[in-house]
Amino acid sequence: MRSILLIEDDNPLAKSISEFLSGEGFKVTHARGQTDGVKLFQAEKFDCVLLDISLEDGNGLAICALIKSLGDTPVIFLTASADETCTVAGFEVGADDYIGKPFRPRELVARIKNALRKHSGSQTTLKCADVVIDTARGVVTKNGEEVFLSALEYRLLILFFSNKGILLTRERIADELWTLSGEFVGDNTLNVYIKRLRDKIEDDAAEPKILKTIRGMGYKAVDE
Amino acid sequence: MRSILLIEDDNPLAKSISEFLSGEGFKVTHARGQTDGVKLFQAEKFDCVLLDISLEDGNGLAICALIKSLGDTPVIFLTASADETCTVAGFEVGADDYIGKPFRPRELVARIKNALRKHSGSQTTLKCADVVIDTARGVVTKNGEEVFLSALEYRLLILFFSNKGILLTRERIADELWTLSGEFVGDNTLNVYIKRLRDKIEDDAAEPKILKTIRGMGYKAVDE
DNA sequence: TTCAATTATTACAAAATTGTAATAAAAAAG
DNA sequence: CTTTTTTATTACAATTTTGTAATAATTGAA
Repeated sequence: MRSILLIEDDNPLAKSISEFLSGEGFKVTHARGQTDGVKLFQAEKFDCVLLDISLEDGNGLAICALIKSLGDTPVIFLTASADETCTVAGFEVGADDYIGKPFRPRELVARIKNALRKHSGSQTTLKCADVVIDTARGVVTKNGEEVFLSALEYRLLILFFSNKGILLTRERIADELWTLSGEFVGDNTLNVYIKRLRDKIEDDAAEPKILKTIRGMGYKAVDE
Repeated sequence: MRSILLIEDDNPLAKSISEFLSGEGFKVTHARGQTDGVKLFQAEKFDCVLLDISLEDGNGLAICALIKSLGDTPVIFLTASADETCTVAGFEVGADDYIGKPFRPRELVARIKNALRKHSGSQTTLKCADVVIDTARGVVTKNGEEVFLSALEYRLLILFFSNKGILLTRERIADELWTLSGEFVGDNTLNVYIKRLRDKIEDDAAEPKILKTIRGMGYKAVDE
């Protein structure tokens, strides 16, 4: 369940938002003001923050800037005034979206889901067949089971997966992995690395379904 | 210069948007309808698409779905109707934002910049002081110079940098690096890893500026 | 089919990583 | 100031990674 921190000093409004979002399957925590909101934010991890831009006890913009400096939690501003300068200022402190009151509940949900999608799926994983690289953690899994790769194997796999379907010449790969770091390695070192990667990520290394050989050219990661 | 594809069949409106955005430093290409828009989109790479949701010769939603299926170009819907169902439908086909006419030029620019920021800077690097992790390549640099980390050291650093400013307890770290993978390691193994990381990324490991010890609790990465 | 070129595999030392134990140093408590 | 607790450092063996060489297998061309 996705958790939302609602920072809003208009209690009746906060109550109605809370109720509606709870009904939509979100876990809502309500903070009545700036102090309260910052405290709650630092105590717990939230998936999204709904923030009233004009709080009585302080500036919503400042809270947003603080939240953004601490991490990458999406922030959506709520505001009574449809004042344009607010919108612009909001985006400047890193807000993800902005919705003017009165807003329609379904639009609010749509915007929240949109923000969540952007952040969760912010391309921290690279996938190819049943192999997934979680670049945010530096972990590789095959069918959900962790595969332990060495530092260089990991980099090689990233190179392939971030160029899925694209042919990578031997030269390009060698450049990316070795020559750019000032090293020079033998000619068939890459062959060996491919073999080692295949041993770890292919169902059957003898018949690779992921790391394909393009004879005379190089290799290519394919997803099918 | 950022290029924008504007798909809008209301010519006077399109002209005014084009002029305004050009003045803001964007390169605007105007398509008068669906057919034209799709053709232009496939012929050239755009940084962002502004799309009228209700085109005379077809459905804006369908174009958006098509664009999203072809890649990851941000799409912002323009619409005359402030109709809520449109907003929801727009997000469902993967739109990045939605702005109802009449819109204020500055708000339009703010929303475009927001969308561009989200897509380009999709957080592939983690930074702390002069140390940068490029998670898209799996490479760590200090002052631009590459630092070679082992697989576990890399993961540990990612853990710290993606929780910058947040205290990580010894237990939390050990869980993330070892126990979750089913391993159990000795009690002071973490001390040793911290030392090794500091040796590699700190100016002076004896006086750490990045990986701070929080006695009795754990460690914390700080940026200052 | 035969041959040459390319890629795959195996095996092996040198080097690096990994976890642990022992010891030292530093900080908090008494 | 001493003692205790916590963290840092060093040193060490087992394991893994890394690059290379030698050999085998495969492919495409002649």
